[in-house]
Amino acid sequence: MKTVTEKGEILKLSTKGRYGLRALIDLAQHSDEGPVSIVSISERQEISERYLEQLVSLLKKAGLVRSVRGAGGGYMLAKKMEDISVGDILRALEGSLKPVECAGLEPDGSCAASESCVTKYVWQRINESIARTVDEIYLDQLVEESRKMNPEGTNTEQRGCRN
Amino acid sequence: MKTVTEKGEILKLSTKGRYGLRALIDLAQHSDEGPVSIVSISERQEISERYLEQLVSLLKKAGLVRSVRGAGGGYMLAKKMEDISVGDILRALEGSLKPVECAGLEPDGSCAASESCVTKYVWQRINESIARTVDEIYLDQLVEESRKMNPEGTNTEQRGCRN
DNA sequence: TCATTTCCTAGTTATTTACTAGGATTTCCT
DNA sequence: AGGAAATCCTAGTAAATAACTAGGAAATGA
Repeated sequence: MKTVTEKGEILKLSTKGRYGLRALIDLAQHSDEGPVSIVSISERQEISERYLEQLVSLLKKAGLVRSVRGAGGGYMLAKKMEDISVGDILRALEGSLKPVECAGLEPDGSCAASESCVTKYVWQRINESIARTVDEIYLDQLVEESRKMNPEGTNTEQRGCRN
Repeated sequence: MKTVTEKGEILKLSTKGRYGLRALIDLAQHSDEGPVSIVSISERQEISERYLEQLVSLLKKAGLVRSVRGAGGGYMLAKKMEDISVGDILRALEGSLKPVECAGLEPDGSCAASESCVTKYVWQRINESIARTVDEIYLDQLVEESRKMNPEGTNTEQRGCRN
């Protein structure tokens, strides 16, 4: 299942962020039925098992999910849905969300010209604006939204969606 | 002059956007002395001549600068500084600024699941927030800002800054 | 005519992305 | 005990992309 990443698009989220968010929403939606396995998410979302494994492991490392090993095991949310923001999720998956690093950090001597750096001003504002946006969307809102769109049973899910 | 792109940073602007914006600010600052040549920008900003050429050509294609060929030639702004937004500049250099494409477009049949696509909601909001931010910063503000920081003659410029 | 500039296209190298692969470990179930 | 079903962990790899480099044509002023 090779990904077709749109051409000419920069500043784009990688499949990690895109698949990972979808996976976590899926997990959240099925979290009342006990631990959710990679295989089941993989089937519903049509994302490679092995790759999903890695993404979920990032979410775990970030403390967003916890796992139960062994047969019948799987993953479950480590916090309440209303306490997990899209920012938490994307940062766990993508690293930082800053299009340009530097913007503020000098202690390590990263940018000597930082004093006279005009563009810094721009990168800072972009960073802040993205942060503000993703930090005010929470998982419970997305699950809610999703329930409204695909009311129980009408389970088309996001099959094959690359985003 | 190989670029050291910070690790672990995703959603990042490419050197096109970063160098290109710096170049255009430089150009704007020297635009009262007639056409500004690639060589001169290249020297001041320490960006490869050949590479800069390509970046500036993108800015030209987008109608932000115009050129004078031949000896003594160079580039000059095609519009007033207050009519060129950072959004115009970055879009000219980077293509679109949407971290995730799809978010809204179906006519061409891009995303079949779009109806039931929850994450679309997220990508849309991120896209909008970036757009709003970059479209409200204008070139004249940056030039002004830069004048304040590096008052005439104190020309440290952004030498060697990778952003 | 010659130096200086933009213009245009193609080639190249290094990095990064998006996976795939293999196998160890844990746990439940019979 | 033993096997199936899971997570866990590390490494490898092919394709795509980014970041340049290279070569030369065309225009223009001195």
